[in-house]
Amino acid sequence: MSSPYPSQPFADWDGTPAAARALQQTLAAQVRLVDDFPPLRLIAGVDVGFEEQGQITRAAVVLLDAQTLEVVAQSLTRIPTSMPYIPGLLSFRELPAVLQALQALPAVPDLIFSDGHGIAHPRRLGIAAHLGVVTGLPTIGVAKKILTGEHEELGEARGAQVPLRDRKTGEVLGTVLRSKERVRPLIVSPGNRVSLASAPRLVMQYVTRYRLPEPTRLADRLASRRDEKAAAARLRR
DNA sequence: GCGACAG
DNA sequence: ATCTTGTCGC
Repeated sequence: MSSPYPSQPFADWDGTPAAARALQQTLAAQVRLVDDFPPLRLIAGVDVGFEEQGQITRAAVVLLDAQTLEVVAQSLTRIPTSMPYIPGLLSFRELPAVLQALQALPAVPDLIFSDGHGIAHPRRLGIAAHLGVVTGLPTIGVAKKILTGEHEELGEARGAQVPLRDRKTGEVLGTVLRSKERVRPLIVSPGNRVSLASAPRLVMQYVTRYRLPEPTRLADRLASRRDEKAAAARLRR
C-alpha cells in the first residue's frame, strides 16, 4: 500500500486562526464514527514535546505489536515551531511534525492513539480527529484534561466511565475514563474510523500499570525526553 | 460582557 | 508544553 500521509495537513490554509477554524468545520464533516479497522497487528502512539523554549517542535511516534505490546519501531522528528499554542487549534501547531514522524516509520499502523482530543472539541476536530481525517487512518484521542464538555460524577474503580457531553446539546463527545484507581480520569474520544463505544474499550485494552495506555505513554516519554531529563538531573546531584 | 481554554 | 526537589501515599 502507498503512503497514506499527506505532505502537509492543511490544504489551502492562509495561516490565520479564522481560516483554521473554518477548515476544521470542513474536515470535521469527514470524520466517521464507525468501527472500521482490521484485526489489530500494529498500533502506534504519538505525542509532541518542545525544545529551546518552544522554538523547536519535537514529535515522537512509537509503533507497537498490538498483541505483545513490544516496541517494533520508534520515530522522532524535530522541526521549527511555526505557530503558538491556541486552545482549539492544537493540531495546526503539532501535526506537521507528527506527519513527518509517521512517514518515517517502517510500516503503517492499523490504529493510532494520539495525545489530545478526537471529536471532544469545540468544532469536533481535535488533533486526533484531524490526524485521522488527513491520513484516512483509524485514530483515538487520549487527553488528560477536558477542553469542552461536561459529565456526571465518575466511579472510583478501574475502568469506571461516564459519557462526556456537549453542555448545550447533550451530544456525546467522548468518555471520561478511570484507567487506574486513584488517578485523574482520561478523556477519551474517537478520532476517526472508531466508534464512541469502542474508543474507551480499546484504550483499556492497552493500559497496563500506568494511567496512560502504552502507545501514548511511550510516545510521551520520547517526546518529552523523560529519560534524558531524569538522567541529567541525577548526574547533577 | 465574562469565563474557559487539549498541549 | 516547559521550568524544577523533595515529598507524601499507595
